[in-house]
Amino acid sequence: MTGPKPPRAVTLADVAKAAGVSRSLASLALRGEPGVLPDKRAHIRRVASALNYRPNAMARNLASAQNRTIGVVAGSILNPFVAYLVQEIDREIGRAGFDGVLSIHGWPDSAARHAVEHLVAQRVAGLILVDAPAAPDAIAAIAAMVPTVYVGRDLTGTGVESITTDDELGGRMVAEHLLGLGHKAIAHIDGGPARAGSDARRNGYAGALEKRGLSPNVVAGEHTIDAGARAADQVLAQKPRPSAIFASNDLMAIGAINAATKAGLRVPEDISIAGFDDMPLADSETLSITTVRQPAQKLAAEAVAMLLSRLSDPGLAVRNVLVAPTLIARRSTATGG
Amino acid sequence: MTGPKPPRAVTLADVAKAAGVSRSLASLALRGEPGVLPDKRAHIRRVASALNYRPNAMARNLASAQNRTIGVVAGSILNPFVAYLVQEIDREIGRAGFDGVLSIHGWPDSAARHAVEHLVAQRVAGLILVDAPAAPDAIAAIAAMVPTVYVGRDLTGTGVESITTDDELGGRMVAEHLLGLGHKAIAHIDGGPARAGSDARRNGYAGALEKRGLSPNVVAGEHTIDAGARAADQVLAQKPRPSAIFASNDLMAIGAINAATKAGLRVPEDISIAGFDDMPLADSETLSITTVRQPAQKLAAEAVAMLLSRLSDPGLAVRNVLVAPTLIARRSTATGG
DNA sequence: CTGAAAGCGCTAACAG
DNA sequence: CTGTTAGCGCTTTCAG
Repeated sequence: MTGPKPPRAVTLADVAKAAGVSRSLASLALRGEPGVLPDKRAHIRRVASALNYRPNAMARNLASAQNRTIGVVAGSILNPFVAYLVQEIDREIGRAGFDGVLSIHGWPDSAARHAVEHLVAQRVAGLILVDAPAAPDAIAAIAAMVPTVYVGRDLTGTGVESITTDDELGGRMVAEHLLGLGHKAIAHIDGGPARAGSDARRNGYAGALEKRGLSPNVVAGEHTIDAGARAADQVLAQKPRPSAIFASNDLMAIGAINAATKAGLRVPEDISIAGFDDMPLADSETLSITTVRQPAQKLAAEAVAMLLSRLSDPGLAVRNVLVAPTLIARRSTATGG
Repeated sequence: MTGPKPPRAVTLADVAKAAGVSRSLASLALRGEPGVLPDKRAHIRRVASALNYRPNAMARNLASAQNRTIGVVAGSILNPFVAYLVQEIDREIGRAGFDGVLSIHGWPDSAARHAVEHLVAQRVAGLILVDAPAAPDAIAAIAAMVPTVYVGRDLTGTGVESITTDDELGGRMVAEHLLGLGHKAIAHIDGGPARAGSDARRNGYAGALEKRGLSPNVVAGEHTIDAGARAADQVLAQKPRPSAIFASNDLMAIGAINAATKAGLRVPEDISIAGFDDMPLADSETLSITTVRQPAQKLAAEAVAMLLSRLSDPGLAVRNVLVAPTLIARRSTATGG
């Protein structure tokens, strides 16, 4: 009965007893709060680590009604750009003295909801949503529960704070780049409804074409390599065949390049292909995709800063930030038309 | 003083009061425990959702001394193979009825430790380490705190459970593939010390060469594109120049392809290049990397199964699983030598 | 089947 | 500067 039968975890009380002090003193000492004699503190610390004491964050957060954890929710990290963005956000959170936890879900709306519920139940201090639930009102519902910043789409008008690249401008830049190279028949393969910035990119493209009196040529797709390839197949089957394709993101552009190559076409000699994101890998020699660079580090830093400022001042006005992208011309596009 | 000044979160007590029942009953009802009259339960549920009640997971876990969360710790998700693996692990965790939280760290050993400490403080039920802290004793220290499964290296002998692809076999397969194509001068660019399976891959390669009386040619590197390119530059500068390069992973292979292309060589006509992992993208037309496929889904499923079985039976013997890889021949390698 | 009482591990006022 | 007293929100015996 006295033997260490149930190897119960060592608690603050154990440390206090072993150190011969009260629990509150031990608490203060271990947290580094002022008002504890240096040697006592050292002693308590020593005892704690000797006992292999691990503070229980749940108890701590419960008692203090505080939580230095920020949740990051992403639909998928299979897109290298998203992975990069998420990683930068996480790093930024750490830099601010918070702990970041990432939660992935596979997009079934229920899964996204579940991920968020879990984080809310955990009472995270805030949430950063990346490329997440499509419906604006679902997002608004989340934001009503916990301070939230959405990254990757402009949520102006929904009352939810957001930061994103100026996708419309980016779309226009690609279209103008292609037009400048002499292309007239420029197709766009779309990223799908309500998915990160797709609509805006398409609009930018369409606007630029219309301004030159050309009519947009949009084929539906999704933000994956396979979908990009399928959509490109459709474009390549058009007669006359467009001389350029603007894909809604780099993954789709890779799919389009694959499709074109399989069809016996050379890129960019026979057809120019451009993407969006400037994901890691986009610059590799064999891919060398012309694309629009989203400033991931800046997006990450700003997103975290926005969330933190909201945490310290909940009354702050909702901001919807747009950051400017940059066109990166590489070897997947060339003169043509 | 009576106004809803501090918008305190609604608690179980609030729900119980509003529903006119005791807290314990409300608790049982909301959790779906048996022994509550169906209509009462329905009523309580209705009240709860009307009040927008969100259970506090911390209080819950604290009181019940249980936690259905499993932590996944990875060094980086910039490697698409790791991202894929992590995502599969997460999905598998969800499938088992647990919640997965992912924690990334940038490898500074301190960061890895911090990530783990956070999860331990959170009292997660278990940990899955992917491509994480290098030192086996650091891993053992973690495993001593919480049930742990390591994915990506064979930890036999350390007392820590692990599952990984048979990297040595994989290395041998690549070497033999290249030898079979007629190559004699085959260089290996290494993944760096103690990084996921690098040593084993190198050993497999070296063994295969030595068996044919050829001497290994290893250049140091790291598991990134840039490091792969730099290491490849060194290989390309050798006289005579090797006719094939086996890179420790696909990212390095891309770097090597970039380097070769920049040096004016054609792949595979002038030089064959193979990788390891079969990451997403490795099969795209323009890359088409010959590689060794790690069965990510299988690794993920097994890793989670191992952890769960350990959770339900802590006394289980430690297992160190090796799964067989598959050589995937693509167009980055060809006859030569 | 239901409600009252005790406590999870910790922090946060308080008096000494 | 130190120890004592209350809870944080929830689950869990344990009588009714």
